[in-house]
Amino acid sequence: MTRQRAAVSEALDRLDDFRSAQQIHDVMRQGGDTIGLATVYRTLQALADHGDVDVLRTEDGESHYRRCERDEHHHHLVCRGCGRTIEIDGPTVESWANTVGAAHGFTGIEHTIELFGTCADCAAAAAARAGD
Amino acid sequence: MTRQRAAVSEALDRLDDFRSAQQIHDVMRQGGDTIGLATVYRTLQALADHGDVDVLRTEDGESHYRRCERDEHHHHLVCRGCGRTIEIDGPTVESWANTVGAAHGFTGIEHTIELFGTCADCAAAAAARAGD
DNA sequence: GGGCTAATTGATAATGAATGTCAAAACCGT
DNA sequence: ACGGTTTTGACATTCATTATCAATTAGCCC
Ligand SMILES: [Zn+2]
Ligand SMILES: [Zn+2]
Ligand SMILES: [Zn+2]
Ligand SMILES: [Zn+2]
Repeated sequence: MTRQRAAVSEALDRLDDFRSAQQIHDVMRQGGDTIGLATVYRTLQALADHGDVDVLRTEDGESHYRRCERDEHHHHLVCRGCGRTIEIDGPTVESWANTVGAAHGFTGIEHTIELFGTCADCAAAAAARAGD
Repeated sequence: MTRQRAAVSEALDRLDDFRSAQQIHDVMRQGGDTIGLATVYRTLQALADHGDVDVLRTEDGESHYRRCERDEHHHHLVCRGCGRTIEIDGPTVESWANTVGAAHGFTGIEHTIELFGTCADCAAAAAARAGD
C-alpha cells in the first residue's frame, strides 16, 4: 500500500457519484494531493479488478468509477441530470439472465444492466425552468 | 440515398455478428466497394439513430454494429468466443426496469441490458482442446 | 537506522477509435 | 443539361487511455 493508493481510496470515499479518472485526479490535485494521472488510472483499474469500485461506461465511452455502499453484486440507477446514483438489486433479473442464457445453451453467463433516468429533483427543476 | 449508404446497408445484411465500423469498412473494401472510412462511420451512426442497426459497446470501448432481425426493442446474448449473437426479449425485465425506476421517483427510464456467455459450440471446442 | 532489491510512480510519448475540415464529387428537382 | 444543395473522403485533429522508463519509494533483513 502506497501513499498514492491510499489517497485515491480516500478521494473515492469523499465522492458520491460516478466520476472519471481525470475528474478524480483533478479533485485530488485540488485537495492538495500530489499524484500523477497515470497512477490514478492504474489504481482505479486495480480497485475495479478487485471489485472494490464499480465501473460505469458512459454514453461517450468514458469509464467512470464509484465506491459503492454494498460489496455484493448490484446494479445502478443513474440520473442523467445530476448523476445521482442509486444502488439496485434485482433477484428476478439475475435468475432471468441465467435462465435465458441456459435456454440457448450458453454457459458462464455474465450481464450488464444499468438504468438511466431523471431524478425527482431534476424533473422539478426542469419543470420550474419551463414554467417561469 | 447514395451508392455508399446502400453499400453499407448491403454489407450489414451479409454480416451476421456485431462488427466495428473499421471491420465493416475493411470487408467492404475487400468486396470491391469504394468508400471512405468517415462515410462508414457517419452512415452507421445515422442507421443507429434511426433504429435500423443495433449498437453494442464492447469491453474495450469500441462500438460494434449489427442489423437485427426484429425491429422491436430487444436485447442480445453474445458469445464471448465466436461472437454469435442471439436476440432476446424479456417482458419481465422491461417492466422491472420501469417499476424500480418509478419506485425511486425517476422518470424517463432507459436501460442497458446485455448478456455475455459461451455458446455450446465454443464450449465443446474448449472441452475438446482441454481433453486431447 | 542503513542498505538492498523489487515494485511503484509520474512526466511524457504513443496509441487508436472517433470526429472535424473542406474542396471535390454526387445528388435531385427543374 | 443546369445549379443549388447535400454528401463524400483523404487528411488532420481530438482525447481518453496505455506504454515507456528513469527516478523514487516501499518492504525487508541486518
Ligand atoms: Zn438528478
Ligand atoms: Zn446483476
Ligand atoms: Zn461461440
Ligand atoms: Zn429492454
